[in-house]
Amino acid sequence: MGRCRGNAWWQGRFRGCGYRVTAGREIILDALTKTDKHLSAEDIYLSVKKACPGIGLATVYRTLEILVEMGLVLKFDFGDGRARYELAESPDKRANHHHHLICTSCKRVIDYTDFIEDEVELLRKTEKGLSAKYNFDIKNHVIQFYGICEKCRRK
Amino acid sequence: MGRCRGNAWWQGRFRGCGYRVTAGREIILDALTKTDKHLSAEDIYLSVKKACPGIGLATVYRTLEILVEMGLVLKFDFGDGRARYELAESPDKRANHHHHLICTSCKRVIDYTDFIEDEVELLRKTEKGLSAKYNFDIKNHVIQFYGICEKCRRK
DNA sequence: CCCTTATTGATAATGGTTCTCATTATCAAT
DNA sequence: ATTGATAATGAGAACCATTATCAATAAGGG
Repeated sequence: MGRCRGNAWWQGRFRGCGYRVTAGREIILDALTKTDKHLSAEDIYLSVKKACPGIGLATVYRTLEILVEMGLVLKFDFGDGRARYELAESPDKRANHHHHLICTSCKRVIDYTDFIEDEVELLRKTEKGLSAKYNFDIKNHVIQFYGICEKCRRK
Repeated sequence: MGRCRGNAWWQGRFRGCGYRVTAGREIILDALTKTDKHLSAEDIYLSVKKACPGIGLATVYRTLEILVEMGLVLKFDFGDGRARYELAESPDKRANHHHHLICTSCKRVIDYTDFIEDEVELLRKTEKGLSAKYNFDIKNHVIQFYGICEKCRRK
C-alpha cells in the first residue's frame, strides 16, 4: 500500500489515538474514499475482499467503529435494517457536505446539496446555542427528509 | 375503551386506511399519547402489558409499523441498537415539535425546542424546493445533533 | 531482533425485529 | 343480533445484522 501518499494525514491521527496502522484499516478507509455511495458493512466487506481476500467481516465492523468514533466516518440509518457508512469531510475530500432524502417505500436515498449553504449557516448558529445551553460538545449532525419518491408515487 | 372520546379522530383515519380498530391498537396509541419519552417497542410492550396482559410483542411491532406508515408516529434511531417511537404532532397534541441532541457516549437523548422557529421556517423552504426538484412527496424530517454530553465530558 | 500487546479471522452468541400459522376478533351485510 | 369474509392476534420460531470470544498473528517501540 505504498502508493497511498495521501493517507499520511490519517495514519498520524490513527497512531495519535493509540491505534496501529494495519493493511486492513488502510484498505477499508480506501474503499470509503473511492466511493460516494452509502455502503453497508457487508458492501465494504465484499469490496475489500477483492484486494485482501483474507479479511474478516468482524474486522470491517471493528474498523468502522473506530473510524466513526474518530469522526472520520459517519454512520447512518436509512431504515432498511442495516447501518450505512460514509466518509466524513476530510482534507482530501472537501465540499461533499450533503444531506439525505429517503424514500420510505423503496428505501432509495438521494443525496442533495441544494440549500446546503442556508442550512449550514442555521445549523452553525443552532449548534452554538445548543452547545452553550446544554453543555454539549457537538460533533456532527444529521438531517434527513422522509417521503415517497417519484417512482413509488406513480404506483 | 369507551372513555376514549378524543380518539375518534384517529379511529376514523384507521378505518379510512382499511385498518380495523382493535383494543391493542387503542392501548398502544394511548401509551404513546401519555408520555413524552422515547419508547422502544419493548418499553411499549411492557407498559401496555399492565392494562392488557394478553398482548404479544409482535402485535406491538405490527401496530407501530402501521402507525409509522400512517404518519401518526415517528420512528427514530439513536444508535443504541433499538428503534424508538414518538407520537407525531396531532390535533390533540400540538406544539411538541422538537429535535434531538444525542450523546454518542452514554446514548442520552435531550429534546430541544430552541431555535425551532428558524429551523422550521428554513425546513419548510428546503422541503418545498426538494419536493419540486426531486419530485418527492416529503412526509417528515429528522434533525439530530451528535456529541458528548456534560456528564461524559467530565470523565 | 525481541517483546509486549493490539489486531485479526473464524465462528459462536446475542438480541432486536420479522415471519408463520392456527385461532380469534372486527365489522359490513344480512 | 347473526353471519361470513377476512384482518388481527399471540406464541414462538426464524432471521440476520452486529458483537463477543479466543487462539494465532502482526505492529512497532526498545
